[in-house]
Amino acid sequence: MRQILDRIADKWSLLVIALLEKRTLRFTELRKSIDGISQRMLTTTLRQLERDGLIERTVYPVVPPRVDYALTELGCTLHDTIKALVVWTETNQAKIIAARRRYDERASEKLW
Amino acid sequence: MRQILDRIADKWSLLVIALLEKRTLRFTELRKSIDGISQRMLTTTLRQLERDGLIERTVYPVVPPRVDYALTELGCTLHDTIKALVVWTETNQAKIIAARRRYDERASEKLW
DNA sequence: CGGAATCCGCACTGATACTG
DNA sequence: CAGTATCAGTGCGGATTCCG
Repeated sequence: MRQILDRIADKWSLLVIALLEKRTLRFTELRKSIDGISQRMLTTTLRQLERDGLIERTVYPVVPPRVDYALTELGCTLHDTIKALVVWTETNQAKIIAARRRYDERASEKLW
Repeated sequence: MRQILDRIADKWSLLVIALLEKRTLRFTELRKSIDGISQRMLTTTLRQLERDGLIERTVYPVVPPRVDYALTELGCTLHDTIKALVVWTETNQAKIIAARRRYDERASEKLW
């Protein structure tokens, strides 16, 4: 249970699912869309999500290779709750940044 | 933005917020409730959540010391979306476990 | 009781090189 | 293009100790 929550709460997994909700994407498209992710981590993340039945991997036997990633039905149901989390973050990020500033200021005052 | 999402999507943070929604808890109560968390990680997690203005830390000047942790108003609004995530996990964990089994079986077949 | 501080291992991650 | 394989480093997190 917590094992599942850990996987889902992974930073890269959230982003991949958020991106795939809009449409099917190829490997390179995902890599370009997610700033800062390495090829290795993208591969690892996609494999885990595929293993959990959240995304579907389609390989086209062409040259050059083409692999599409899409949300499964299960993945779509997850996306709804993830989106709520993203929306909350967008809505409240100003408050959080302000709270951090207050906290850090109080902390630095106590040094004197 | 992603920095905030990372903090919130942290495995320990999710659990702490989920627990504090029911009622205010003391440090030791949290540690007992969250199986597998070390004292260090609980302290770190609580500090970060406090810094972000999601929980409130109340110190009572008594002996032995007593420290209460409670959700702030901002933390309460976050809890709603987190709860959706937890509920989703509970609802679908059977499907995920089944998907993993299928995936692993297919993988082991391909070794022959 | 509720921490802070220190040490330390290793798992995660990135970088690189290679392949079908 | 979409990976796999290998290796190196580093930072997270556990264990321990000490303190108000």
